[in-house]
Parts: sequence; C-alpha cells; structure tokens
Amino acid sequence: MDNRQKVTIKDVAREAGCGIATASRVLNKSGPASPEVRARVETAAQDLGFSFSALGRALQGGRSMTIGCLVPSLANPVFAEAVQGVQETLAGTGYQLLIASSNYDGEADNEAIATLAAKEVDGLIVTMVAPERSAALKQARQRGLPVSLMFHDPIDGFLTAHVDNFEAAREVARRFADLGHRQTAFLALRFSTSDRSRNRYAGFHAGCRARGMPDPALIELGEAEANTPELLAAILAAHQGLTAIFASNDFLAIAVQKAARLMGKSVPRDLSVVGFDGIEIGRLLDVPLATIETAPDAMGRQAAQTLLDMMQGNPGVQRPPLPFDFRAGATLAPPRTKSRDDDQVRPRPPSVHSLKTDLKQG
Amino acid sequence: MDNRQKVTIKDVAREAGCGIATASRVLNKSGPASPEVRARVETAAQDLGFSFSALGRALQGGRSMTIGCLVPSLANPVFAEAVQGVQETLAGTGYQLLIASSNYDGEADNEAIATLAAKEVDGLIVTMVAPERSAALKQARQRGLPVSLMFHDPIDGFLTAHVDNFEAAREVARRFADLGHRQTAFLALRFSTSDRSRNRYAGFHAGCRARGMPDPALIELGEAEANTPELLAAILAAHQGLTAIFASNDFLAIAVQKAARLMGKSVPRDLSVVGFDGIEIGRLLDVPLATIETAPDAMGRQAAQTLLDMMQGNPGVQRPPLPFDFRAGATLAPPRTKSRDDDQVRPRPPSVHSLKTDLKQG
DNA sequence: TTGTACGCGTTATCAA
DNA sequence: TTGATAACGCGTACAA
Repeated sequence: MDNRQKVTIKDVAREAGCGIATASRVLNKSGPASPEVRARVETAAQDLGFSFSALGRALQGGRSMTIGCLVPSLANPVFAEAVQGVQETLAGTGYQLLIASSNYDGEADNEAIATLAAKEVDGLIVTMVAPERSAALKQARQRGLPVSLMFHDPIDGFLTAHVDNFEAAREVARRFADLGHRQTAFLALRFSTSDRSRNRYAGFHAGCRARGMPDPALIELGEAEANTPELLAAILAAHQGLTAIFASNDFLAIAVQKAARLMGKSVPRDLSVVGFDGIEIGRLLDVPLATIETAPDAMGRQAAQTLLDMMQGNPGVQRPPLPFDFRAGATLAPPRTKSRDDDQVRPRPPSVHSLKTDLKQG
Repeated sequence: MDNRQKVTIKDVAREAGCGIATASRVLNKSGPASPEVRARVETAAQDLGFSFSALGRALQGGRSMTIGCLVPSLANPVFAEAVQGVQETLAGTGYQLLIASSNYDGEADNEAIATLAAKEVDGLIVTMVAPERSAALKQARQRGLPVSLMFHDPIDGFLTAHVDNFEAAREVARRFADLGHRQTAFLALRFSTSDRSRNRYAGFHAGCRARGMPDPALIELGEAEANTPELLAAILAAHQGLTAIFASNDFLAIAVQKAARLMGKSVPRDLSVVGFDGIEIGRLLDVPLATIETAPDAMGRQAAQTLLDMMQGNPGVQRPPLPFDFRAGATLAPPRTKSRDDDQVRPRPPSVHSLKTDLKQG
C-alpha cells in the first residue's frame, strides 16, 4: 500500500530493459529511439508511476526553474495581489514561485534573500525594507542572479515595477488645495521601513508647498493605533484644526473614518480623507473612499515580465511607472466654512454622495 | 565585477588546502578538525563568499526542506492570510514555502500538485477543488508525502484545518429565524468548485428547515455578476420577497449592499445581509457587516503545525474545527412589517446602527 | 539506434 | 584528525 520508495529513471530503464540514456531520451523526446524501445519505456514509466525529479534536473542543468519572491507580508492584500500577478505571468513558463515574507523586518529580509539564493532560484522578485543596502541582495546579484523589484521607486542599478508615489501624492495635495484645504496631515504606518510611504509624504509635502499651504503634519502610527479606532481618535484629537487627511493606505483611511465617527466628526463635512492603493472594497462602501488607485497585480505582472526578460539574457530596461488614478469618492469635500453650522455631534454625513460615483464602475 | 561562477565547497577546500570532506565538516560543525584547518577553511569560505547549495544538499540528504502549498488564489485575502499564517509557523523551522495557485481550476490543481511533487517538497499544504478526487494528490500520498488540508471540511483519510461550515451556516439560519425572516436566499460564488460553499448552503438549508422556514433560494453567481453591482441588482430583483440574504463571503455581502442601494432598498430595513469570513474591514464600515467570523491565519498555522507533526513521523490527528463567531452587525434586523411604510426609494438606511457595535472592538 | 560514464554539489562512510 | 570515494537523480558527450 505504501510505496515509499521513489522511482527514478534508473528503475524505468531497468524495467524497460534498456539504458538510462535511452529512457531519458524517450521520456524527454530529446533524441532517437526505436519504436519498440520507445513503447517499452513509456509503459514502464506508466506502470511505475515515474516522474522526473526536478532536483536532479536542476543540479545537472544548472537551472532550478524556480523564482524566488520576497514580500513584506501576504496579509497585506496589496502584496498578495502583486504576487498573484506574478503567478499569472509565470504560469505556463515552467517556473514556480518560492515565496518568503519578512513581516517588514530588514533582518528577516536579508535572511530570506540568502535562503532563496541557496535554493538556487533562477531569479528574484523583491519588495523589502532597503534593497540598496541589503548585503545579501548585493551578493546574490554579484553571482549573476537577475533581480526585479516591485513597489519600490527607482533605485540606482535596479529595475523596478512601480507607481510614481511622489507624483501621486502631489496630486492629492493638489486636490486638497483646489477645494480650499490648508491644514492637512499625512498619516503613515511603518514610515521608517517603507520607502513608498516616505516618498508619498515627500510628494505630499512638496505639493502642499507648491500651493502655498502650510506644511502637512506627519503623523506616524504604530500597529496598535492603526488597528484601534479609539486610539486613532485620540491621536487625531491632538491635532486640532485639520480639515483633510491623506492616509498612506486605504485601510488606514477607512480606520480614520471610523475614528472620526467616534469623535463625533462627520466625513467629509468636518474632515476629508483620501487613501492610497485603491482596494476594490473602497468603491463599494456606503461612502465611497476617495483614493489613489493603483494596480498591484499589474505591478506583479510587470516585475515578472521584466525578470523573464532578464533571464533570457536581455539587459532589461526600466519601464515608466505604472499609471495611477485619482478616484473620486465621497470622503473628499471642501472644508466647512468654519463660521456657521457649528453644532456638535451628528454621527452621519449628510449623505448625498452615496450615489455620486456609482456610475463610474459596477 | 561579475563573479558569475558559483563557488562550491570544492573551491573552499582547494583554497584552504584540504579535502572536501574536511571543509564540509568544518562548515557544518559536524565533525572533528584541527584548529588550524578549521581557521583556514573558515577564512577561505569567507573570502570566496561561499554558501551551501540547498540543491546538492537536498539531493544527497533526501530532504529538500521545502513545503509545497497550493491555494486557489492569493488575490482572495482569506487564502493569502492563511498562507501568511503558514509562513509564520514555518519561520524558524528551516522550511521554505513553494507556492502554487490554481485560479479555482481543478485541472490546474492537478498540474500544480504534480509540479510541487516533482520538486520533491517534503510535505504539502493544500486547498483545491476536489482533494478526494485528485489523481496527482493520490499519487503524491502513495509516495509517502505528508499532506495537510486547509479550509476543507473533513474528508476521509485526510487531515484538515477548518471551520465547521455547515454548523456556522446553520447558525445564520437561526439568527434569521429568531428575527422573523422567512424568505431567504443563499448567494454563492463558485458553488461548483468549492466544497466550503456547498457545505454552507447545506447547513443554511438544514437550519431553515429546522425552524420551519421555506427552503432558501440558491443563487449562483459568476464573476461578472459578483463584481458588477448593477448585474447583481438585476438578479436580486428577479427574486421578489426576499428579506434576508446569506452571502457565501464578505465581499459578496458588501456587494449586495451596494446592489441594494442601487435598487433603492435599504439595508437592513428592506433587506438583511450576513456575510462569511469576517474580514477586518467589515467592522470598520459605516454600517458594520454582520458575518461569521473565522480566522484564516489560524487555519494556516494549524495546517502547518499538523504537517510539521506528520513530517516528524507522528501519525497526526484530526483536530476539532476552529471556532467561528457570529459577529453582530448593523446589516441584520427584523424584516419590515410589510404593511405600512411602503414608500419608495429612500437611498440610505435610517442610520441608527452605525454606533451599535462600535464597542465590541477597536 | 543504443548504452556507458561523467559531472552537477553535497554528505556519509570508511580507511588511513 | 584527515581525505578519497560512493551515492543522490539527471542529462549528455561519446563510444559502440
């Protein structure tokens, strides 16, 4: 019942009464073989339930047909979607994905890269804390391993699939300015370990300056605050006078709305909120979320395609940033005129917006 | 600059002026070596930037230290979170994850299993269309590969990390019954390829019967309808008289609310909605979603732990289902009394609920 | 058309 | 304490 012994091509050859090389040629259709032998080998393989060991193949051929992929976490749907995009592009090419996640930890990043390299992956697709400073990544590249980045803004010497975080954030500043906002804030989770987040702040900051607004407040959040609306509310309460918040991702933006509700503030009457990423659910919300819409799956696909190119010997070329889209939503409006209408605590927004953007997409 | 040649233990040995075996013993601390040789080997390894090839090791040792994992899609956060849970449990054990996704396709499932097995993974963690009928999976097990299932309800001969879908769905029926609902429907995406979905329907159906309600309508959705509120609205409109809908996952439940809004129906006044999975965002919504809360990451962790046990030679034992929780939300209420208040089109719910469940969690 | 033998990188055995 | 060698599963050059 338990046929625990692995059947190798040697077994097939013996069973078929021929040499190993012949069996290999038949099964791989890589060389000549007489019809009779061919048949014997094939039935032998069938009977024994033979299948090639990718290990032996990799060792002998020098290619593992495996791609290594490192992302901060699969629990973040943005990265998960990107990886899914990578999968889709790789499907049919014969490559498999060896995945590692670092939980946003720079140390773990390095270990993961080293382990991936030890498994002799044929290429690397990476999102990590600091690619430009990773010793492991540097060493991997020195050995000739092709590396393709995802999400990172361009870094010297690397190819990356990305959106222009700076420009996108500047666009948000523009929108705020156009509506008359002045007191704004940038809400960041994991600011120190994410170049994306830092670049978004930089772009937002620059955008505000360009429009003569005061510099935006930078509010750095820990996991706890981000996941607990009560804590978040307390933090926001400490920043008086804010009329608009740019959150570094959509989850944060939604959490801000919840926090605002707890504070008795109404979105967007008392506070405008814009997110980043453009997760699908944002547009299905009762109050559709205004956000920068990006396409993580496209990023994954482009990163994978770039890597495939590199592995085929092409030098590879940095492609332009993937497009982003400012998605209008009901969480963004002009600031309250500040004079009248200063009644307290009305837990829900005036709710005219709910249908506003319904037409855009189904 | 481009040191493309891979450095092997042989190079280290030559550089250190000793035999291969000695170098191996030093680097693995697996045997005796004189202090001098030890030092020479270690500096040689350093200088050359040597690291072991996991390939050679796997071939010789018979263990690849790699776990194969198959899920339908990483774009579904439920699976992504589960995989992340697997990762977390595997971290520190020395095992890496080789991931495949099938896009809910039974054919692709089989191919993926075969490929994973060919890479000689040491174990398999699987969610697929039909594990009990997969030839590839059967073959893999015959070769002695430990297999651990995720999400699937118990299947003869398999160990699985799961929630009791039937029971959870029956709970939903109970809640509907308690509130006085009678005309209900089960909304399913990918009904034919998901045993989870089918078991949820079965439990819901049984629960309705047990409470003397009419059998629930079974509404099967395609991708298009699920993602297009307009289409969804049209379908729902074809089912007159429904007062409560049980959606087979939270995204669907949120889409139903959007569709209801388009139809001029108010949730929960005109229609109650309950989801399944308990994604985090559901509780941050303006109208918090009533749903069955599960813990995908815990499922991943349990599946991984089970597999680790099996790989250590333990027979492994089927653990009880992971707990689920009925999460109260503002999308569930008694049906409208049907007599009065029959005015048309009021796009928003009365909105008293928004704060109702806020206390439960932050 | 066929089969032998080598090498891929490693570890374990065994004799020195 | 050391090092040569077999073995892991495969593809392939080369000889038959």
